[in-house]
Amino acid sequence: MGRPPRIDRSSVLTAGLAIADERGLDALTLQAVADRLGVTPMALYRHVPGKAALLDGMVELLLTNASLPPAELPWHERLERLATGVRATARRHPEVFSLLLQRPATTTEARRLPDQVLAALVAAGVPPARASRWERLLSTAVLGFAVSEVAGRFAGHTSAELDGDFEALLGMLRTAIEAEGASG
Amino acid sequence: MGRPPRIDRSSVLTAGLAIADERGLDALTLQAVADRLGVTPMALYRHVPGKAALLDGMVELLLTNASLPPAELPWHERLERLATGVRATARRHPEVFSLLLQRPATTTEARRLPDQVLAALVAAGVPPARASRWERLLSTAVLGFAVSEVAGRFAGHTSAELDGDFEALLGMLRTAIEAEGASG
DNA sequence: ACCTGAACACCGTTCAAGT
DNA sequence: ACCTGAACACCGTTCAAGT
Repeated sequence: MGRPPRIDRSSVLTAGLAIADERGLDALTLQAVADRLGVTPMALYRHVPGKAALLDGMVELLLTNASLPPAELPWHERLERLATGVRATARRHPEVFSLLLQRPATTTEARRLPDQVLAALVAAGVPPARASRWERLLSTAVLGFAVSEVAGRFAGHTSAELDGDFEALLGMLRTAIEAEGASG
Repeated sequence: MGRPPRIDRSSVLTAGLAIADERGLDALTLQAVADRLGVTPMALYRHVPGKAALLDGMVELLLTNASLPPAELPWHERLERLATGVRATARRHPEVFSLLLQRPATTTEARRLPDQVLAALVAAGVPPARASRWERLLSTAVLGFAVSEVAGRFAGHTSAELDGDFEALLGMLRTAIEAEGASG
């Protein structure tokens, strides 16, 4: 009552994510974000440079929210957990997740995930010179699957089928990494 | 001069694709499409139900433009050509291509591509009951890679590196299919 | 049948003004 | 420092009217 609410970058991103989750990407307008925060759209510009930056920030929020598996686990189990975590994130935030393939992870915060994958690959015996390539292929396959699944490209298939797909995907990746590790 | 130009669905989709290629997805407005056709924006509604349908149509145009490899070739070469063709399409139409992962191929025209993949998998000895799964995994990996590449997720890597990535990806897929074919 | 004019509700963004 | 009011240029979409 009366007092203008205090907002910051984090609350803007969180509000945007909530709106996209609840009402879809089309409903994500600066007006809607402002409404949720009890503020006018113009107030957002002090905390986020514009709508494109809002989307970028939301994607990064998705990445940095992921939990990392304990380093004591064997490499293949670490990769499995990372992949399963990515898939779970996609299901929680389907609308925003589909933007993820289109924006490189640049900030140091967002680099934690690929760095974890890299470490697991080296632990698997993949030659360091090749680890970066396999990180790209692995994350692309997992992200591509997760995006396809939540964006409806696999519409008409049961979730049991898709679980089987995901398992087969992980199996293929593990086999390929083991072969690469043995050859190094 | 004077005579109102005749337009149809096909010319609307083509104009939209050209604008997206030349000036990006943000510049793809109904006004811009109408301008290119020498018509007012309202005229487009007779040929396309709205902007969302325009985007859908453009994505489908991408799919149906792909050329199919001759059936005489060995299955692995057919898959290789299909994958390379997809990658080339992505490079020709990067902006629209990134929408592809988000819309299932439903029309019979657009189903030709997955059907070709399916046929090649069966030729490779993959049990028909499993062919559909491998078609999904294969197309997801290839599409995911192509989208990542043209959308800038691999920014900072040389095209030689990415060519190597793509080769490694195809190698991994072929190995996995051969294993699946031998077990069937 | 096909295109246009006029109008509507809504966008993102700016900038000077308020507190 | 942070938010608002007012204004701008532009969206997509509708519907009755023209030819």
